[in-house]
Amino acid sequence: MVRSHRRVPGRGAPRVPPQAAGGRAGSCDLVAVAAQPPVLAVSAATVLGIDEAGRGAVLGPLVVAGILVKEERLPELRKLGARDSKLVPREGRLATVRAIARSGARGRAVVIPASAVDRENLTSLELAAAVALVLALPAIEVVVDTPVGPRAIPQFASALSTRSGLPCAAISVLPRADRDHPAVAAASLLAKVVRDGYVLALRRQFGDFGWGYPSEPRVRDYLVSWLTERGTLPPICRTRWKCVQDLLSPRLLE
DNA sequence: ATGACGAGTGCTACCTAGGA
DNA sequence: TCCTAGGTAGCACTCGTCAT
Repeated sequence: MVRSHRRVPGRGAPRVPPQAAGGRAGSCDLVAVAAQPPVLAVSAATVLGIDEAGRGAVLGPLVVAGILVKEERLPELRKLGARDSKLVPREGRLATVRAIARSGARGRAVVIPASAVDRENLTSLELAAAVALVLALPAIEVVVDTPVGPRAIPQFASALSTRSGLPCAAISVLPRADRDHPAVAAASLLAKVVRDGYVLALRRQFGDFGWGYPSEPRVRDYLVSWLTERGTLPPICRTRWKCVQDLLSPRLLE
């Protein structure tokens, strides 16, 4: 099967400082992180796995990552530790990602700041990021861990196909793909590692807010403290979210 | 017939506890 | 020590119901 793939000029742009993830006015919505040089041609049966990290977080960026690998090397990915990222301890993820990179896989991540999440819905942002990854890492087959409910999967796949130029038949949007597909599992790990790196950088700038998830007591304490001291929300916060709106209720601050 | 709204469903994440 | 399950948090989408 012969397919044409466009390459996006300017991909591989310099990494934007982490503070951009906070979303100051005028900052770009999608920040491409050049983890690997662009791939110029599809030379073999290749698979691009795509997954995201930070969807449920209230502080910090959403990261969507892609891992491009030759189909024949998928079993090797599994051996290197590409599996359900939730089962990989945080401290072991970086080593696993490095091992995957050494195996010849190529990776790239799109970092979406909190301000963009405030302006647009998560699904449209993830779609845009997936399109960017498909264009940057051309592959014969693309497997995406579904960011939408099962009834919306055909619509998501169709939109990805239309906007990327890749045939629908080459795109699989699958539930639990991060668990079942090695390339998606690797992408999931990369997304988490990149997000962790951004969070650590943001902590140096904005103070220790944990990992940014509402279920963390540290996150709520951080938000209450910031709000009490400054009367505003930190720029790395997704202000639309309910837990944040709840905090803005005067009663809860007493 | 049409539009608004809420419930149900399904996806993500992390943390914690318990068992192998 | 590692893995798994459960709990809690988020959002988006679809569909049924009800009012206009």
